[in-house]
Amino acid sequence: MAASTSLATAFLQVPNSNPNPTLNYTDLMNYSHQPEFELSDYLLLEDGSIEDSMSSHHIGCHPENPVLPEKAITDSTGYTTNSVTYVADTSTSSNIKCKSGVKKVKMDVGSRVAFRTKSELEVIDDGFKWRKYGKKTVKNSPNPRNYYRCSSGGCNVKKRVERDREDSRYVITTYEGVHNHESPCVVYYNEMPLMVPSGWTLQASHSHSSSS
DNA sequence: CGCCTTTGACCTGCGC
DNA sequence: GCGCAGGTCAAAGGCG
Repeated sequence: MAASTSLATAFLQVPNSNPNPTLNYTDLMNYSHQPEFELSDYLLLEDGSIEDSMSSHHIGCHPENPVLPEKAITDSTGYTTNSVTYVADTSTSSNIKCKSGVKKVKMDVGSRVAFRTKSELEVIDDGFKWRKYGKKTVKNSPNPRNYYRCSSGGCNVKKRVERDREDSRYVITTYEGVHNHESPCVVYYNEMPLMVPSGWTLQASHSHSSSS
C-alpha cells in the first residue's frame, strides 16, 4: 500500500518588517490579524468529511526577501497570490476548505482543489508552464473563465482561472490533477515533493501522516 | 520556427 | 428528446 499522508503547505509572504524568516501556525494567525496581511480563502470542491486544523500545515517564507511580489512556486494543487500560497498534496487525495482567517481545513478524497485569493493578477507564476487552451463565459458571471493545461509533455494537469463573480478582486483558481514532473524549484519533505520558491525555507511546524 | 494566445465551433453531461 | 451550460478542440495569427 502506498503511504497516505495528509499534507498541506502554506508559503506565507509576510511584511518586510517580519524578523522571522520561518513561521509556524501561530505566526500565521498573528499575521492574519495584521492590516497589511490578508489571508486568502480557498475552497473545497469535492465533498469533504475529514476535518483537520491548520496544525497539519507547514509554513515557510523567504528568508531574505519575505515579500515576493508575484513569484512563488507551488505543486499541482497550489496557488499563489501576493499574500499567501497554499499547497495541497493531491497525490494523496487531499482537499482543503477554510474561511477567511483560515481556521478550518478539510482533507478528503479527490485531486481537485480550488483557491479563492485576493489578487490583481489573474495568472500568477506558480513555477510551472501553462498553456491556455480555452476561454469561456460563465452563466451569471461577468468574468470569463480561462482554461490552462500544463505545457510539459505528458502532463495532464489542468487549471481553471476565473474572477469571483461576487467580488472581482478575488481570483478563483482550480487545479485538477497531479504533475508527473517536477517544478524547476522543488524540495522533498517526508518523501513528498514540495514546490518551494528558490531561496525559500520550509519549516515543518506540525504534520501528521500515516503509512502502511 | 516554435510556442503561445485567441476564439468560434464542437462535444458532452445534465436537467426538464 | 431538447436545450443549456461547461469543457475541449483546433485553426489562425502574434511574438520572441
